[in-house]
Amino acid sequence: MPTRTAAQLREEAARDYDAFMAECPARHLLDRIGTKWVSLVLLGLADGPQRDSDLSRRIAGVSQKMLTQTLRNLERDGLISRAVTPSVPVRVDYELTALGESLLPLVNAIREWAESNMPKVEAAREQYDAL
Amino acid sequence: MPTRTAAQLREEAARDYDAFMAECPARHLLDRIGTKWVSLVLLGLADGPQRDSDLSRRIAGVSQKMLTQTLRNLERDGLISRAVTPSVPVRVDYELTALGESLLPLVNAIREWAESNMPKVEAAREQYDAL
DNA sequence: CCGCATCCTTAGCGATACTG
DNA sequence: CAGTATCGCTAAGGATGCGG
Repeated sequence: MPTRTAAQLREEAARDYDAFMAECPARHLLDRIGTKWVSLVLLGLADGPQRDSDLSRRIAGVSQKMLTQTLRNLERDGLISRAVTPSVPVRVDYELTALGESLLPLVNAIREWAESNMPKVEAAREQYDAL
Repeated sequence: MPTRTAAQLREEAARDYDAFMAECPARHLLDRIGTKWVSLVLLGLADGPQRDSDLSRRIAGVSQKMLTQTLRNLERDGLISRAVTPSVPVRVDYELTALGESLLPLVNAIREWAESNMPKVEAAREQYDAL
C-alpha cells in the first residue's frame, strides 16, 4: 500500500494546479482576449471611439448578444469605457482606456505573427491530415 | 417594403463575416493559443524537449486527455514535433519546431503584459462589481 | 438605438476505465 | 509509459423576441 492513494495524489495535483493557475496571470489574460470577439472589438476601437451600432457594423457577423457581452466584460476589466448620451433614442459610445490601448501592441503582434505564419500552419495541417 | 428583408441583411452580414473571418488569420491563431493548455505546453517545452510524462508533471493539473489532445493539435499545426522511441515501455519526446519557437516571444509578451497589468484589471473588476 | 431575457445547440473539458 | 474511448457536465454562443 502506497503512502498516498491515487485520490490523494490527484488532490495534491489539483492544489498545485490551482496554485499554478492562480499565479499565472497569463492564463487569465488569454481567457479574456482568447474569447471569440475580444480582439476584434479592440481592433474596432483602435482608431477612436465608436458607437455600439458602428461596432456591430464594423465587426460583421457578430450577434448583438455577443457584442454587448464582450463590451460589458471589457468594461468590467477596465479596458474600455462606456459613455451614454441620454437622448432619444439613446446613444452609447465606447472607447479604449489607457489600459486597453496598452494592449493594442500585443494584439497587433499577434496579428502580425498570424499573418506571416498562419499559412505555414495551414500547410502543416494539410500535410498532417494527408497521412 | 424595403428592398432587402432583415433575413437578407443577415445573410449578407454572414457572408461579410465569413470573408472577414477567412481573411483574419489572427482569429485562427487565437482560436489555437487561446485554448486552455496551449500556452502552458509551449512554455513547458520552452527550455528543451520533454517526455509526455514530464510535461504532465510540469503542467500540474492537466488531465491526460487534454494533454494528449493539445499535443496532437500542436503537432498537427507544425508547432511541435513528436519523436517515438520504440523501447519497452515506449518513450515519446516532444519538442518545439522552429515555427513553435517563433511563437515563444509572443507567449512571453502576453505573459509579461499580464504580469504587469492583470492586477489593474482585477482592481477594475472589483470596482465594477462593487456598484 | 441599445440591450436584456429566453431557448437551444454545440464544443470544451474532466473523470474513469481500458489497451499495447 | 503513452494513448484511446466513453460518459456527462458546463459554458459559449447563436436566434429570436420584448422593453426602455
